[in-house]
Amino acid sequence: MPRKTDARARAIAAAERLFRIQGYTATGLTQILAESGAPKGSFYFHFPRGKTQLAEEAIDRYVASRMAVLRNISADTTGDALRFVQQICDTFAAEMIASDFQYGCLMQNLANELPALDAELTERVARGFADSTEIVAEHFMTCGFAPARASSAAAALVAALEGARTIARLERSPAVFEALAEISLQRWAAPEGRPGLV
Amino acid sequence: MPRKTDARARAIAAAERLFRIQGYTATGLTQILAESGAPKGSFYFHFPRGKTQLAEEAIDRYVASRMAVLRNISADTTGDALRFVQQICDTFAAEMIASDFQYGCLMQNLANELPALDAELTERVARGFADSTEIVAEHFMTCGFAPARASSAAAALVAALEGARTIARLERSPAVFEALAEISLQRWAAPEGRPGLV
DNA sequence: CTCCTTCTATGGCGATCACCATAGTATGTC
DNA sequence: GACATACTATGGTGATCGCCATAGAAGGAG
Repeated sequence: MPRKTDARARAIAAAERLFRIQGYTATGLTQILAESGAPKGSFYFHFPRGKTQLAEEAIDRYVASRMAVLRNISADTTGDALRFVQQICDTFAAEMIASDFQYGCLMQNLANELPALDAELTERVARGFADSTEIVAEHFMTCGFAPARASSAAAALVAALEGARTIARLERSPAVFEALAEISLQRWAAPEGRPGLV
Repeated sequence: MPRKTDARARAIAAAERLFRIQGYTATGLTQILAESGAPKGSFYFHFPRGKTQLAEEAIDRYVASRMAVLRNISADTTGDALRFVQQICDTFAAEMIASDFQYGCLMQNLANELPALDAELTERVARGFADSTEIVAEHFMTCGFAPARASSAAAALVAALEGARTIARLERSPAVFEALAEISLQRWAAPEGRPGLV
């Protein structure tokens, strides 16, 4: 029983895009279906639990791709915390520029509308953050950070990246990411006792 | 021609509260008026430009109080960047706990729904961030930071605080703020060339 | 008293919301 | 041919959205 159309996948992709730009509540099903070209008639065939299910699948997709990006950068900068942070900032900034500063982070957008979400969806968002943070923490540990410090640095970095995205959207400029990278280069990501590059 | 009731002020306060918890689009006028006890009939008398105007006044209120908080902390920790950062983290974390992790940042919530906002409102949000950042940057400068580094550190800190709020809401825990304070204490907020406390 | 301002009550505008019931088409397998 | 699965079209549900027109109550100023 193979799929015959890609209407389902297109709906998920459109939902991810629009949720990132406008937020969850502000994005109507009508708009999602119109943008994706998916037919209206089959929506509840593909997503019996409605908008909630659509959001769940959208965030699964988003989290997976985000973690893949982080893992790639981690592999590219093994043992080097400074380059790791720098490259994350660069990548995030490049994404923002590529979307003309329209895209926010899906996890963040959903997190800021918590009362509109059910428990299942909330849990997925929370786990998305936890998993991302753990990838970063693990990288820091392979750089010689003590476990506690690796966790703290990872949590702080993930938080900073989220906030930077918000501000970059407003300013329509990647300057915040550059500031973040600069500060991290000088002090933040340096392993204990070892001076930074500057 | 003095005001006779406080219905207007109560509506603004309720709007600020609900926008922080639920976001802009997810909060209806009906809910705002119900919660504030303000009568429905007089809404467009007090706010002729409707929901937009209400949001503008709410954010003015929010930004003013936020800047007051930052200025107070700055005055309490003159010349001491480490204690400044630490106290900001403490204060923000305490706010979160006090609201049982329900309140987000109004500026951030609005920034994540940009397409729903008109230009005027967007501009106010952007200025709120810019002004907050400048207060932080000025404090860092009085701590002996070079101007460029003070600006970078301020931008990074403001971004990190925003992200921390989002994550703290999800985790229902102030742990992120503690991580942020810890990392800053060790490396971040230290003036050039001077080692951190730890 | 009249007049004006400040504020509120009521009711409804058109539009959109998420959701769903019903029916029908297309493409398989047997 | 029969039959099932995969998918879509249509149309409408009740509820809620922001907004507004009309009317009137309350109170001070002249």
